[in-house]
Amino acid sequence: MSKTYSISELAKEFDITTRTIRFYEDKGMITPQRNGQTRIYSPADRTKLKLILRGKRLGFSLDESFAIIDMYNPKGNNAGQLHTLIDGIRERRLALQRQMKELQDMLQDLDDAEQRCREALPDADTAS
Amino acid sequence: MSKTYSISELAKEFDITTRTIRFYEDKGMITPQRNGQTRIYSPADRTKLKLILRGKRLGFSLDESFAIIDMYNPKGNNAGQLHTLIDGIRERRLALQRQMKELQDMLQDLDDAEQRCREALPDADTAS
DNA sequence: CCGAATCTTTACGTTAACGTAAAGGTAAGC
DNA sequence: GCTTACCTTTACGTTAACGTAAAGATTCGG
Repeated sequence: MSKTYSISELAKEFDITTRTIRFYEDKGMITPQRNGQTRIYSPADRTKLKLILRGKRLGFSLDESFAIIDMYNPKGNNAGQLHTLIDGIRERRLALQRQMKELQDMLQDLDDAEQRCREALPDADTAS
Repeated sequence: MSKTYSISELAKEFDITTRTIRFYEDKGMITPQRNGQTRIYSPADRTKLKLILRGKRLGFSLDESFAIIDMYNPKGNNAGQLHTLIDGIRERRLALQRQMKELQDMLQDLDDAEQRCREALPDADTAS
């Protein structure tokens, strides 16, 4: 028997509402077990939720996050499906790399901005 | 006289609609000159639009993008304001760095997924 | 001078991602 | 047995970020 979680436990852990978790279930992203009516979440459910929230922080829609998470556990097992999946992964990786570059650009812009700030300050304040 | 742009030129260049550009103006993010009623965009306007769209691709709301872009050109010039700005920049940078790490994590996850795919394929297909 | 293109404002509509409230079931503690 | 604390479903409300349509001004080539 591995650990299980209640909906409010997960909500508290990830600082979201139970409504949000049920909403994700409604969208078919999480499918917890039931004890009568009550939802019982497995560690796998918890991980999936975690991944959804990470996707959200990175700016992905739920559908996009869903598509990405789906790549982590191959559905089909024949060669054709696997190759299709690998191609999908390759594309996603390229997109993520583009995003990474834009993030670095923005970081650089912030560094430049800070530099200009420091130059505008009296010399005594120039140190960190 | 530096170059100017019409609204539809910018819309075409960035593959958005004119409605989107006017919407950003409505939100106070861009304030183009006017020739009569017609909007005239400067290179600075164009750059700002570009930055807004970059922020969007990185998952920021317009308000967040606005706040970040605001950091690029200091408003106040006294020491207090500059220090406040530098603090803001520092926090934004930390957030961006966290985001960068999550991006790297996701990339790693994709790499792992692809690896598992390859291992599930017949040996002949294992090479890239 | 006329149609086509491009601009304008105004305003209602739409989608994603939840928020919030209502109404009720169940289980624990006093 | 009653309250308190959970859980449930159902359903209408909300916000951001535009889409879309209407109605009209301007300008440009033929």
